Amino acid sequence: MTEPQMRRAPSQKRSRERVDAILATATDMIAKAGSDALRMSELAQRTGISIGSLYQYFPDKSAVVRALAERSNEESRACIAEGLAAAASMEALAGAFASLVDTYYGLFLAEPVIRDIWSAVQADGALRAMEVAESRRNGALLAARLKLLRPQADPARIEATALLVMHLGEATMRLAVSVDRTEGDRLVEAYKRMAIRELTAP
Amino acid sequence: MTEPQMRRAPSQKRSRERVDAILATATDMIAKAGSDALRMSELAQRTGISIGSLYQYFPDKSAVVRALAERSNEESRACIAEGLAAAASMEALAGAFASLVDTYYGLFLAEPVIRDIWSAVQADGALRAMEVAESRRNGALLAARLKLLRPQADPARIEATALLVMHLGEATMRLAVSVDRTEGDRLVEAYKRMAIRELTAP
DNA sequence: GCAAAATGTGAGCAATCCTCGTATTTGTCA
DNA sequence: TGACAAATACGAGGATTGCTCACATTTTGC
Repeated sequence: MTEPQMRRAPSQKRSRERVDAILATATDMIAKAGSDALRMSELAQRTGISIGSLYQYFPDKSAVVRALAERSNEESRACIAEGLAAAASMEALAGAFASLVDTYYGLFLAEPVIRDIWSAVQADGALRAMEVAESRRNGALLAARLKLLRPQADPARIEATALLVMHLGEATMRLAVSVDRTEGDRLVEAYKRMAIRELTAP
Repeated sequence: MTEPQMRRAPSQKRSRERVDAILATATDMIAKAGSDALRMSELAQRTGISIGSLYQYFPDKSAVVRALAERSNEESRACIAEGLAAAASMEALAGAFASLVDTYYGLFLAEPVIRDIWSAVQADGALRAMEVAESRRNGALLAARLKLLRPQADPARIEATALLVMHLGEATMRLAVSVDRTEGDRLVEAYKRMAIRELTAP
């Protein structure tokens, strides 16, 4: 799942370690020098394998970036699912949402490499659709809760709202961590207000 | 202004035509084959000039993409400034904002190349900051109006809200044109509701 | 009409992704 | 264990593409 594009199915254990090592090196390179600094030859060298071996684990550079992004997405998604699971009322949902936003913002601040991974995704034409797909998955989690809490509302409208709120959440995070901390905090607060008002509106 | 990175200041007229021709070809290439399909050699050939001449007008590929984006941004900005200029009350501002969003959405639908130009900007590490810079400029236009209408509100908070609303507007447009029309319309409606509520909130 | 400055040209350099023929390791069976 | 086969590792080099630079051509100023 995390590495869906492997060239062959290898003798599990060692190759799994190899893949982990490759992704760790890649994360490191991106964290230290930005999303444009990922060179396949350097990635191989720093991981301690040859370029040929690297291409046995990942069919191309996009696959490396995709694996990084999917790992990160899976974490966030699990976090979102868990955070929303308990919300049994509109007020609880608003609270859960607010604290999810805070958590995610904290994560972005603590590990700016997440933003760089997203940059790498957007820099790759073959991967740009990932962002919408991920917003859609997260939106579906939120929409499921909303439908429970508002059984008579228009489902299509709920879905659109949930998708938008999740997508704009990502956009807000990326904006917030690219400005200074004070302003970033204000942006996140404004986003929370907007999103929660829309979610709890009649 | 539109081509701020020219190699030398040339004998105005012909070079201006040349630059226009280059940008027209570039727009065409991006519109037809996506933001990753811009090849400097092909751009030169299709414009009818040599690769060397192309590099006399633009120092590198980023400069071409930047010129495209700046043209597009200048148009939008003028449109936004004009749309907001007349708003002398909170209600009028809300109305002006709503119709600006509709206009911009219509523009995106009619000319999808705008989205591809933004993709090209994001694909280029040297240009990614343009997006925030543009949101900031547009946010400043909106903030100026809001400050007039709410003299006693916290200016920093107004600025953050305006920046966020403009930035999320861009994000919404790009999302909306990448899904089917019905859903896109719903997304834009939801964005308008959210933004206007936040702008007109106490 | 000529020299000098400005502009045009395209072969080729450099960086980078990725392939493919070969070498090495691992697994299996007598 | 030894020998053979299958899986894995290797890295030189092919292919693409951004960009340079030495030279050719055109324009300008007198």
